[in-house]
Amino acid sequence: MGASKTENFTAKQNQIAVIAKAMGHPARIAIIDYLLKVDTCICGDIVNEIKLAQPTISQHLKELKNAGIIKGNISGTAICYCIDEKALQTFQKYFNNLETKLEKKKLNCC
Amino acid sequence: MGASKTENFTAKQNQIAVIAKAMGHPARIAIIDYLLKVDTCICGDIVNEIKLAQPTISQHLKELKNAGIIKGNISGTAICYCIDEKALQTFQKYFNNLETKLEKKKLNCC
DNA sequence: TTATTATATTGCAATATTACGATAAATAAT
DNA sequence: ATTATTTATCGTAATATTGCAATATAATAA
Repeated sequence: MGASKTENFTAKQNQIAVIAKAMGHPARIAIIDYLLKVDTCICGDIVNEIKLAQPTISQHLKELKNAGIIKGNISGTAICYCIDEKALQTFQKYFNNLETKLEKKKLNCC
Repeated sequence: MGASKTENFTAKQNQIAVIAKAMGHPARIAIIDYLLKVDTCICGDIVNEIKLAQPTISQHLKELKNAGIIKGNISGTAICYCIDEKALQTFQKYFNNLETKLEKKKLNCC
């Protein structure tokens, strides 16, 4: 197969999985880290920062954008990318809830 | 290619990506959700809960285990799976740091 | 207009993932 | 010992991902 059976899961589960999947590659974590590190929004110096070819970086940026983790503004010939908080906040909400539940049932388990 | 160039990234970036990738499938989010919902540790009723074939579930469990998100104890013919907190805590630490940095630079951006 | 610069898209090869049927392995029950 | 139960593994098909060279696109600069 190769395709996930998304229809078997809740909208929330699919949503969280999409965000997590977008973060599931070290290049994309590196891009997020870099966008957080630099104060100004960044475009193509990501290519200099990360040792991957330009089309590969472009593809990773696209996936982060599709997942709602980053957004981009055209500014001249360059495109200024930056973190889009929405998806990350959705994820954080899920994750904090998860950790709260975990603490409540500590030691109930193997 | 199809293989990530992990050597280009830091150990931390690779570690976070591995955990995120393991969470990057709705079935695995559903498994995590289920393990959190039930009070006792769970084995094969995950197969009843999630509409995927047993080998598929087994494979997803293996990936969660490899990422350190769950652990399993043999108990008779069954295997009792439960959440393993370590990886999730590592991830949460990364994520909280990310959100802290984000708040500091609000409005600096596109 | 013709470069130049920055990014995206296309096309492709290598590899990984997802899913499942068939089967194996391991323990428990009869 | 035989049978049932539970989970893992193997093999395989369909699809997705990763990465890059080549090329296209779009905006600015000369």
